[in-house]
Amino acid sequence: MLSIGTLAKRTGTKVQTIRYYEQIGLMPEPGRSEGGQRRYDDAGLDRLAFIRHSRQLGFSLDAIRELLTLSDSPERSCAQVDAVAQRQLKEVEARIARLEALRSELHRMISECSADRVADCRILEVLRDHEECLSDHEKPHSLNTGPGMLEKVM
Amino acid sequence: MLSIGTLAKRTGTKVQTIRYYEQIGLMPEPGRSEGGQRRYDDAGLDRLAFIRHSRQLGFSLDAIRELLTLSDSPERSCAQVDAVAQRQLKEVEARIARLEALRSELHRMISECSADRVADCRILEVLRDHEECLSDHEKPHSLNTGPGMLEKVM
DNA sequence: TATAGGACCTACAGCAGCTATAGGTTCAAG
DNA sequence: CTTGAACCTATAGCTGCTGTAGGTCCTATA
Repeated sequence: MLSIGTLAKRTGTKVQTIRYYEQIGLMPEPGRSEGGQRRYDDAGLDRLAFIRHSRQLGFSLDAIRELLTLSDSPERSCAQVDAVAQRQLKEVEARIARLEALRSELHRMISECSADRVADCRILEVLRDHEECLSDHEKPHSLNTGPGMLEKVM
Repeated sequence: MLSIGTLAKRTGTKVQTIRYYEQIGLMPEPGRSEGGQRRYDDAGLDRLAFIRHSRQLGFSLDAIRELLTLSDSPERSCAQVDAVAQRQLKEVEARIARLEALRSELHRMISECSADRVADCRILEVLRDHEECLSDHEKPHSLNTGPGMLEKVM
């Protein structure tokens, strides 16, 4: 039986994080010692390792919840598992594309600036005036589509 | 003079977001109408446009605060502006690198799975067992370096 | 067996960067 | 003058943790 601290060390997780996972129902409530301290078995260790590894691959806690539920019915088709992973891949790819657009915009902005004084700084000019941008990130004047028009970028 | 709603529309910002920026001191307190409603002038519009555009390029609110302060002294050297932008570029590049590692890991995982049943699903196996990973994302068993071992990935 | 001091407990506040709600007031078009 | 959209403040919520305070337990050593 493992204490929470040992479990934390073994999985590279903070103790509070484990308690947090329990709180939100991602980790089941473990047994307790006489004095009321948490005691984990191998199942707990495996589950936490699964969660942490999934997090490292960028899955959200909700996606992980889904994966954990799916993996509890071994006879089911794994098509849904596939779908979750595909969705994650798509999200990662979308994010990469967005960041690459940012990168080139930033790069261009920086390379254009050869001023000494803030007054002539191209970087600030570009930031002030959207029209100087080449990329297609939303122009303020266009009516924006849907909620959260400034979608997560970093 | 613009109402907050008009300003919001013109810059593609939510009304609450503008009030939030005011609350954290990023936007100055504007004048008010007789009845106490916010009224903005062109300076406010410009400032908000600057903030929003910088956000679209991924700058943090703190970085934006810095840029705004710098742009207030036009005679200064723009080296610091350059530094802020460079830092941002570096961050974007680091993020891209990290996401590309994730992408290939996810891709490999997905392509390896040809199972029907959850019981044999490679995706779940990989998630369960870190050793199956090729990439260098932190192994749980290695003592991790510094705080926040699971650094922002998405 | 006593004790010291680490590891554990709960509960709650805080981070970024917003977004949403409730319950009330003001503005402007008709 | 009325009506209803837009505004106001205040507060809570989102994700995924992290940190703190103030207290209890466990275990190695003397």
